[in-house]
Amino acid sequence: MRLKDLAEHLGLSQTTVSRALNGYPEVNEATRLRVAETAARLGYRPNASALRLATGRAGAIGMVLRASTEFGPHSSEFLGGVGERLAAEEIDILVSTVETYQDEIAAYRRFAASQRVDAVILQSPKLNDQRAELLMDLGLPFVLHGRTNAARPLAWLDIDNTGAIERATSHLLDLGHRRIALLNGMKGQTFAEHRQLGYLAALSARGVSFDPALMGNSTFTDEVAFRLAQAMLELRPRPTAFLAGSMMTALGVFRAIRQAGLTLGQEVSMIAHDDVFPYLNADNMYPTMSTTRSSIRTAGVRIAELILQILSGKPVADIHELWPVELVLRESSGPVMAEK
Amino acid sequence: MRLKDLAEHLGLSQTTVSRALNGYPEVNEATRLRVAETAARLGYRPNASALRLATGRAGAIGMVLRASTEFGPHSSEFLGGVGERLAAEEIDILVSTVETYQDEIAAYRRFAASQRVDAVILQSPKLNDQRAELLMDLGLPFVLHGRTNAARPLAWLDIDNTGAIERATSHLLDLGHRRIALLNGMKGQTFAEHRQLGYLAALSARGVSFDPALMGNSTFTDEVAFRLAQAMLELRPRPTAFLAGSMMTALGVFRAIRQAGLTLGQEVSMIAHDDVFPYLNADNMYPTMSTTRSSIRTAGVRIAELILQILSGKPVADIHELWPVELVLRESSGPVMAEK
DNA sequence: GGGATCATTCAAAGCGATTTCAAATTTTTG
DNA sequence: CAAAAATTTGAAATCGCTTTGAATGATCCC
Repeated sequence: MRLKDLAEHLGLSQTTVSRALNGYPEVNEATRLRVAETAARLGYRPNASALRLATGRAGAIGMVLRASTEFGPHSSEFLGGVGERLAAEEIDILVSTVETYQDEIAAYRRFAASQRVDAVILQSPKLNDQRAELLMDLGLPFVLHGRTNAARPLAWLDIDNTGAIERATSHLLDLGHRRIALLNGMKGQTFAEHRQLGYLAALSARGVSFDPALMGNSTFTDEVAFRLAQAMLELRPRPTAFLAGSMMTALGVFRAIRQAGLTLGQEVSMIAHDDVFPYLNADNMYPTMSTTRSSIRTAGVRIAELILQILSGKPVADIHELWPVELVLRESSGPVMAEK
Repeated sequence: MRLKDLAEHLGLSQTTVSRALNGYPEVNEATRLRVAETAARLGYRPNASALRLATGRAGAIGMVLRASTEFGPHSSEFLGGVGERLAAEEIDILVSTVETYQDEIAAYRRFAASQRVDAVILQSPKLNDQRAELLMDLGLPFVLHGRTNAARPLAWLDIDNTGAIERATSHLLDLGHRRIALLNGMKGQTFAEHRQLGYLAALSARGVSFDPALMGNSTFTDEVAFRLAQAMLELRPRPTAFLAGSMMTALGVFRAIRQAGLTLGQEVSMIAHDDVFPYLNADNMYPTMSTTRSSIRTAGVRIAELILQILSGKPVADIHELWPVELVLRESSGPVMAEK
């Protein structure tokens, strides 16, 4: 069922039918109704490729995911948010999975040269991110999820990682904790650096000295967190509180605490960062988990919205959003206890 | 940089350039080289929309993901496998996220009518799956990840869920367990029904009667599994072994076992199904986890391959793959112990 | 009643690739 | 050496849509 067929069926020209369907004003209301009704009845939908060729818009946005590191609960949840918003506009999400950094760069070049996507979303930036520079060089519009240092203006949305960790750390200090472990992301990642800043700021505000042994940099998985926490709990004096980088990290730390014969929320406290996964609820845990909370799904929805704004002409220099992070106190964090 | 520009730059016609780049035989080897070199140097890539319109191929395959239920570690890992194979062919993955079942149906119709994709991958089938029927009606090629009852032939790849659970159950029975809990997926899902068949078959082969209180049907999340296992452990006599539907489920069960003051691998055994996530390794757990194992990522790679075969004309009736599942015994499963 | 205005409609020219069919050139053959 | 065959190139049609510019009737105004 092509436009031509539909037009013949209606005894109209392609022009009129196209206009009727796309809501142009210069078409008689009666014919518009007739066209719309017939199109719906016959299940007509414009051929995506033809439409894109004619309009010059790709009707898709791209996301490149590094299979080894970036796939996981965070990406899926974020993608869900992006999709939710874009589905309404009939814009597709093109997912390209790559193994290496080189592949990722190549993928962006492909996107740009073949005009396969109108824009991309860039995730997990480093402080100095080559990919962002490349995208600007290529003139491929993008929104950065996170922040990076760049000379040229770019559109970004980030959560206030520094502020979140600073508040969480300060709160633990208020409760009397002095040995507070930070399970952070990999060095070089902007968010990890920002969290470290918040952590250090809170410590130094109270004159508590920083102990490198209490900071871990790793991916956010149950397993790695378990090992790091296990090692830290063998230190003497051991940490009395943990700042877990993600809910997966929190699960690992939790196991290590149990393993060490300690009780979370009593002998050890923990505040975890919660990106809000539907299947991992801080309120349902036992004990319930204190968290710094910011929905990564909601961020996805908003970033999709920002992409749409860019595509309709809004200057990227005007697009910067720094989201505050909630601190939600529950049972896993409490006053420091004298060591057994 | 359009084909036209490239052709002018070379002093050749579009025809010749197009042929040279696409490897047609009727072009002089010297010119082909010159064209290839120049194209590479100038970074020319055909416009995706134009190419698709001209060839009639969409150059993309579609996946519709139900945000609420299907997003998560399983999908991401599977998607990684699919992408790995398809990237080599310059075929994109179009991800459409939907909320409801109705939306999902609508998404397939959109795919078909707008010719946005050449084929789709259908996941998480039910025993009688309307979506499969719809796709066959629409004539949209697809590979089913799993199985379903359908009158018409369709391409599928599935793992031997029945056999896997039957072997795991038999093994636990061999170890003397008689109260074996099964944490299964949602009723109606083919894989869950198949697992139940294997479970029941193993039980009845030993004359052990089935206790419905020992079977749970739920999504595979840490939290839900925790609650189900917690409730089951309060039964008297309590289960001495668990079959966990996924590694996330296993984590929840593990927490419940700890919580009940029991030790995994001693007072309680567990065998979990392991889809092989890079960040959740059965060997790294404590105790190490006995599993029925089958890589969902590898399945993704293979399904992508099958899609390519279908697109190059292989009849779907010839595409059926049933993959065996390994049983890997580790520390979490052992002989039944007398109850304390 | 006739020229100007307005509301509708349509034919045809893109969009950027592939592909058919024909033409030009070179090579082979008798 | 001329005719036939093979090799190499190009002009133009095509894919299915949007959009420009022109045309047709209907309506208005004096």
